[in-house]
Amino acid sequence: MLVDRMTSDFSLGSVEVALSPLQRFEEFLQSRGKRMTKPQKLLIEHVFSRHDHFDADTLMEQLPPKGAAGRIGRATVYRTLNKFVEAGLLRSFTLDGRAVYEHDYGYPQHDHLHCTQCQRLFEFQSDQLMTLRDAVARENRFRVTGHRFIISGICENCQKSRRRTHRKLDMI
Amino acid sequence: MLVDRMTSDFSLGSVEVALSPLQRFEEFLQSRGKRMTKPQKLLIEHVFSRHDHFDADTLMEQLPPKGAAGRIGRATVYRTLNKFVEAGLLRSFTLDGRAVYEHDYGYPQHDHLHCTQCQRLFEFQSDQLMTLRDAVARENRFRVTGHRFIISGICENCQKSRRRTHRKLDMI
DNA sequence: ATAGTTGCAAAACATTTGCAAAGTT
DNA sequence: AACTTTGCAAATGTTTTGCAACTAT
Repeated sequence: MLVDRMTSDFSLGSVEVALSPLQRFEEFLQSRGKRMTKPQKLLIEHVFSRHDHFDADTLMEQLPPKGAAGRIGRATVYRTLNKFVEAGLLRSFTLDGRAVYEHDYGYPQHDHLHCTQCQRLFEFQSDQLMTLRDAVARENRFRVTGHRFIISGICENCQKSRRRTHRKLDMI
Repeated sequence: MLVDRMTSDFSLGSVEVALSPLQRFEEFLQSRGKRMTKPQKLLIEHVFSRHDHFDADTLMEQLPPKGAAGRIGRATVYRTLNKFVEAGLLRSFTLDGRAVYEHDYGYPQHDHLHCTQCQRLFEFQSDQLMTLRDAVARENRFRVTGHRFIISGICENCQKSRRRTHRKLDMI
């Protein structure tokens, strides 16, 4: 699941980042008396080598296959992704019943447009949305911890190329 | 999962509705050569007797138990809820990995505040959000079919009563 | 009579967990 | 050595599906 964004390549420093994802994770682990391992290191490197959205299964497919050296088990992938979220490296949300992950650390806040035809995710940023969110929360005496906003529809490309395709109702 | 809303009781006519949910579903079925059955009728009546958010499991618990007359199997409940969504009677979204349903037919458009402590859902309506949504879509040459916007946080009540409780990171 | 619907049990998925073996500090 | 992490397989929780019996048209 590729991202389509004006500033497409991730680079440290796109927001105020002092440490690399790897360094930050090492700090996180140390602060909790946990250990850095090869699978975790490999996963951080893989995940931060390219800015895209992915799920556990897609990630697994990109890693060394069952026989190969450096093979990582499914359970480890899930456990590690959870740690990355805890550590603030990744953010996750649910799409069609499965968890989708994306960079959080060093990446600016944004929301998504989801094309229900090609399944691609497009990012956008809106200060107005944050203002609106906080206003709604205030009116309802809510202490906000986060939000998810996904606009679903058909992207420009799919409108052009497959105008006649019929879609089924999607869960929004 | 109860709703907290100023206008709490559902009544036909809260939006422009000519037919009752049952009638509308009958039309839907006829237009597709499908059949109305007792389980489906019972489910419509049950589901539209009270405006709240619910999931398949909660619904099952409220129906006649395993031995009783009028017992409805789990598969039928799932199949029927899917039909209701297709028919535009219900709307559904995912919360913590399971599908949550709410009235769509005859009920005004709205979004949600989700308390991650007590799990309650609160509704709010914002024209500004729709305007923003459509503007973002236009800018990205997207044809919008829907959206989901959930603000997560702690509701007023939980802020008062359980200020010391520690929560775990929630998936937003 | 024809074709759709039901209930049950089994299957399908995505994710988590128990546990012995292996790895880190 | 003490304790964490890993990989596998088994368990979990939710939703879907195959199929024979049943039901609406």
